[in-house]
Amino acid sequence: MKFSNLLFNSLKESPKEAKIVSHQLMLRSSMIRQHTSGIYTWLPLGFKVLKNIENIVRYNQNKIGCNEMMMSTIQSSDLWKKSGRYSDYGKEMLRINDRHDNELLYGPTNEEVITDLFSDYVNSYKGLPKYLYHIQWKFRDEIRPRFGVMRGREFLMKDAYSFDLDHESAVETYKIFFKSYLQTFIDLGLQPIPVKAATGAIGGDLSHEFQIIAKTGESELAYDPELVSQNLLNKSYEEITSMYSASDEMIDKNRSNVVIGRGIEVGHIFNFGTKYSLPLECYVLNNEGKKVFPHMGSYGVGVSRLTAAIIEAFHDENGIKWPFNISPFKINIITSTHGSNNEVAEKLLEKLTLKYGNVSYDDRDLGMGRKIKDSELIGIPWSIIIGKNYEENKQLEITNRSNGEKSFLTESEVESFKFEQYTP
RNA sequence: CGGGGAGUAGCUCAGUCUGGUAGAGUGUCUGCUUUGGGAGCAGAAAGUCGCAGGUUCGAGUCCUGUCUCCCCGACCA
Repeated sequence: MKFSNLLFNSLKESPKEAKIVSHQLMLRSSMIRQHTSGIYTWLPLGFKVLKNIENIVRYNQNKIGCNEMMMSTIQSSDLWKKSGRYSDYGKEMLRINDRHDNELLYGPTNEEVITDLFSDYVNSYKGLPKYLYHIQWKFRDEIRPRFGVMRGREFLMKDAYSFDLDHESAVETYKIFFKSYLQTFIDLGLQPIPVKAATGAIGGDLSHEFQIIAKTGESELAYDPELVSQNLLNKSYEEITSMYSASDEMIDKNRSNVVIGRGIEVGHIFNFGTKYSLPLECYVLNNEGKKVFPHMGSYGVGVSRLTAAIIEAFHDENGIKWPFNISPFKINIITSTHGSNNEVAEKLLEKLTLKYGNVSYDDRDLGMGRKIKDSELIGIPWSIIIGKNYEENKQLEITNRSNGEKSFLTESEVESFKFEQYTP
């Protein structure tokens, strides 16, 4: 992608409404634009990031046998009346009446819809367990949206739902999702802290939040320092959950040897048994021909929130520092003197794009300083400057966004350079 | 919903107290210069001052109403 084709307009100053760094940087780098309170347009750069995160989440869900599907954003109120949540959910739920005066709502979550759907499609215990998910926009009419996409009203969420024959197997499923979530957040370059959670409006008896440590996080955290010093992927569910962690009002103030911090909740998993299968009459026949109500769980990841959380984790005074696999562009080619190196840049753009997918070339007629500043602001992992060093001795200057290290390579060396070996 | 603040150019803001032709910086556009860290000079375009009423010869400014946005608290991915 050439910058001349990109809808992009960097801001030197932060719009005044942005209070936290991720919101400021997302506005300054043309990732998002606010449409109205808590509702945003995702501009090309932001949308690329969102898709990249979504794909990492998707990959990990598919890996555990979860079926991707797509449920509607608008739902009918009748299922919610059956589950009892039409009244329980309160003003957070955006309610809409259609022209026939039927009561509709913009889905804040999908337990009702998926349970109803599942009961139509699976009638035998042989169809269990089943995992289903979608990545869809949700709407919750937050009392006070804030911090940009961190707490928007409209947000993109991956929500998965599991159906198991009994409590025991539902708990096994819960553990599978638990481990998969750790892997997902680690793949996103983050250090997740699983925290035992209150179950809130979703209900249930077993629930964990996945928190990312950040000064600007909305939750207060207290946790065993061992949780962040060890590779959680090598530990069992039991080992991990035996380590202390708690958030907000669940924190035991008398406990010592804990780290106190703040976190951003990027995932939340629930096991809630038959809370929805019973009222919605979702059942299968067991091996004795008797009705059994599946034990369910739901598993959410805040995809749009993750864009902000990752920026909170990876930035410096010059801008964002995207992890390689999340960055909107992996490499940014910059030319200095106008015109003279365009052909070299275009060829390189073509070759690197074939290899890495999203690569950009800043072909704007602007000074070098401005282009470098924009590259740093956007947070592109690598920049390749084709300038003085190229004209003098055919060297390309490769700069690492994270540590600022520069190397000078020939064109063929650049082609074999391991750009993917980058940490933010 | 309670408490606080703000709506004036794409962005950051001045002007409002004390009514009298709509301002600055930055960004944008044009030309020349420049070309390794948001560069310089000259010129230009750009706002029905959130909206609706009212007072007045005259309202960005005063009065009334209204909408929106932001911040602090209680809910949530």
